[in-house]
Amino acid sequence: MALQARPLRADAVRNRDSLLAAAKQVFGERGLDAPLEEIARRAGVSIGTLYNHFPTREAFFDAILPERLAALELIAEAAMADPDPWTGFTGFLEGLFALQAEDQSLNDALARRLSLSEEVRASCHRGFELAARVIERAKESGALRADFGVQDLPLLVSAMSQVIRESADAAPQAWRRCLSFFLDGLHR
Amino acid sequence: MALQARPLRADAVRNRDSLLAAAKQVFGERGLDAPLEEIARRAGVSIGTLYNHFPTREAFFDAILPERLAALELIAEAAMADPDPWTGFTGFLEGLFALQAEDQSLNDALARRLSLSEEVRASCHRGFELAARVIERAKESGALRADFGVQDLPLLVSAMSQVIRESADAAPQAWRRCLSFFLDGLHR
DNA sequence: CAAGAAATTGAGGTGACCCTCAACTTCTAA
DNA sequence: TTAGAAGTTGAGGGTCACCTCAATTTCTTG
Repeated sequence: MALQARPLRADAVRNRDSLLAAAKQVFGERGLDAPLEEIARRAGVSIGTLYNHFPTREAFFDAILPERLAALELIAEAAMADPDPWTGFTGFLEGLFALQAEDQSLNDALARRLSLSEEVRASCHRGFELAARVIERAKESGALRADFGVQDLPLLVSAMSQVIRESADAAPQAWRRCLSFFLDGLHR
Repeated sequence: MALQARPLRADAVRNRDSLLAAAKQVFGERGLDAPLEEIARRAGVSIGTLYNHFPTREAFFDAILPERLAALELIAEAAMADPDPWTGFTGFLEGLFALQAEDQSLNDALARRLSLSEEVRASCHRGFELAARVIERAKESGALRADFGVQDLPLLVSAMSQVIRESADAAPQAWRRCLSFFLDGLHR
């Protein structure tokens, strides 16, 4: 989009990179509501500099989340590559939730995508588009119940996001059990 | 327990009642993290008076939640009264989540019961004990898969709590669809 | 109707986080 | 090398919610 009229100064580039790295870490650990001051601290930069580079929390999201959300597309493609439509489908969900489990920022982003920027929403949407194909294929094969649709995915994501969040410390694998209940309910 | 040495003054009784009523309302609408100032405001009482009667947020919880959570026991008993163990079981879950859907304070309480007081935890526990019997009966009848247990209930509650919370405004019945997927996964 | 006990009040201190901006430092390009 | 543009800094002001306590009001009892 708006390409830099003047290139950034060398120290500014360094700071921007540190901020992005710190933001990925902090949001990944503590979710999208993590305090921005923690990011500045971890980047070794003052809070003023943080605001200079990223005037809003959403600016961070736009800079970080689309790239991360692209992983969704890889997972969906891998699912389509699976010769068995059903294991492709289950593999997709496992991949999706494993992603959410290992990065709180993705977990939050997918769960409350509605309240995020146009740009981030578009990234989620792209992933869900591909998911739609995985779902359609599984339905056509008869392995996935006919009344399940993409529109149900957000429901699943929302439900699982909470299980992942709550059990992250005590039982980081608990979401797998929960998912297996769901999958058994979806299988034909 | 500790019964009042001196009875409360008439105005104090009135204020205490207003506070409890306001707290039920406010927590019910906005969840257990609602600002206490809102409760004082709605009770028509100063913040100081609120703290005089309920020195901590937990004091409110102890005064409100056990009574509300007793509804769980009724629901479980109704489930046991159902001649069909499976519909008893599904009825129990529907009742439970309907309860969570109509009262955010219960939704929160059940989802994060671990971080609440001994007393509230005990109330949840009592409900879950009865649930265990509903679950056992359904398993023995062969209608509920054998590898499901009470220990899985918190998982379900946690998952559903989020769906309920998120869809409360936009699609207040969405949780029913989510539940039906689960139930199909649990049915034999 | 006192007088004293009980209860209420709300301004104000604390803390977490947000965000701004005037003064200062660092970089760059001539 | 140096002037001026670019970037950085962090104290400080704003918000919101928590919680306290000295001063004040209201109730109760003899």
